[in-house]
Amino acid sequence: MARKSERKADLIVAAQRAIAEHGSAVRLNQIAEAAGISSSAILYHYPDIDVLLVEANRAGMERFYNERLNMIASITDPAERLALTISLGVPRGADDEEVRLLCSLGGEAARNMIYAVLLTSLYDRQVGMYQNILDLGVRQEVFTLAQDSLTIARNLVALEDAYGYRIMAKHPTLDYASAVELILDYARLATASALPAPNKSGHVTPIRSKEN
Amino acid sequence: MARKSERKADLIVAAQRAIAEHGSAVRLNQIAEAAGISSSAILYHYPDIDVLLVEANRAGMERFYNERLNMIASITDPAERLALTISLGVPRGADDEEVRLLCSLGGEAARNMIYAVLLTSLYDRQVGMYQNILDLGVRQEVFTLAQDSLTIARNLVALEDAYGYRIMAKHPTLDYASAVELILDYARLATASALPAPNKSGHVTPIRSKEN
DNA sequence: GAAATTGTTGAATTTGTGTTAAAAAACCTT
DNA sequence: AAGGTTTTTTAACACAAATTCAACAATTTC
Repeated sequence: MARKSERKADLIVAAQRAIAEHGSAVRLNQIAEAAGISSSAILYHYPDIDVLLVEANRAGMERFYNERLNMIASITDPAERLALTISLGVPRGADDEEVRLLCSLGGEAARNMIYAVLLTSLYDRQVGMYQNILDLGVRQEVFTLAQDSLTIARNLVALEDAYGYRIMAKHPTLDYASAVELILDYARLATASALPAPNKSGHVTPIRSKEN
Repeated sequence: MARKSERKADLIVAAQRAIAEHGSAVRLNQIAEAAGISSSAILYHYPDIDVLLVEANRAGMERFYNERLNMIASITDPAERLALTISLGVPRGADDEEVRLLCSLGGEAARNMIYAVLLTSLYDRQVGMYQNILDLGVRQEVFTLAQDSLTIARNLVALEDAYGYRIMAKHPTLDYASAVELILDYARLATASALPAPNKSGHVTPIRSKEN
């Protein structure tokens, strides 16, 4: 019983790796190779490969979103939380598997309704996440919004997405640190708040480290 | 002599349509169908299909960039030029073939060096285009930049790109007009300038219409 | 307008991919 | 450990796509 769903989870991870490596037009054999089993074995668990691909992409999106939610949950200061959220929304490098998956999906969404819905939902949830942070900052009087929070939130997520693509394409001068700084610059302008600069590792200093 | 290159131009257009419809993993047969000839005939002109695909994508990018340059050339007012450039950088709908092509490419760039270079070059040229407009506006004292022009230009192109993807995915509330307005909102904030609002058609009013 | 060239087609071949079924292996269960 | 179930593999097959090539059609050249 549990074995079956464990195996399925393995296959989803393998499919994610395969999609990241070969694109959304990945072949069954390539997924099988990534999973280390024969293609027939995959077909045993997923008679329809499209189902596996959708689940793999959905799971990747879900993980990307939830990981960030968990990371920022412990940060109470709105400015710090905003900066951390931004720094977590940009891939560290072209080899970031999660963002690679999302970028593969972008083009597919123009053709495939399911992926369009999934990506749109992810975008909207990320917008909601930023709106929460912005509104929190307003209530605590650390942010003074130059635009309504929906506008700022939509633009922040859009910037994240776009710089993800730039980093995937290995832009020679626009690396992780510059991308985060570019988004932070917009956030500073829109919130009239001096957001903390990321440290060397690219992340803002977690609140806990203040105790040292 | 001329016939040969005319034919090749036809095939490039056909390939662009086929890529927009079927994605970057488009089949030779699908290109042949789009071109209305047999697959062997295509192979006669392009023994290596990858060469055709690269040329098709490159030509699509080139056209997208040059079209905008031509459209904005006649506008002398920096604010109008900036607004028009923004309105031309966002697809009118999910069926926009040029942007569809670019979106297909986004995911491919993570895997294929050639496409990474092409897309990066397009991005940088668009950034340069915006920087020219911004610097012009500063010299004419209609813009007061809140950030350096490279930062603003990079963010403007990034916003364009990202909203292109959203529109391709048929976001239910984020359509062409809202996307343009979102980008304009950032541009207004960054230039401290009240940029003209787009008219009903989504374009800003061309300067010539003032003579009416 | 005949010959040479250029361009296109359709059929044959090869290769890759997905699908299926029977047999083998791994794994429970009692 | 025997029997039954689940999972996996191997091999055969079907099908689609890429590639090649000989024949044919169109175009150019003289």
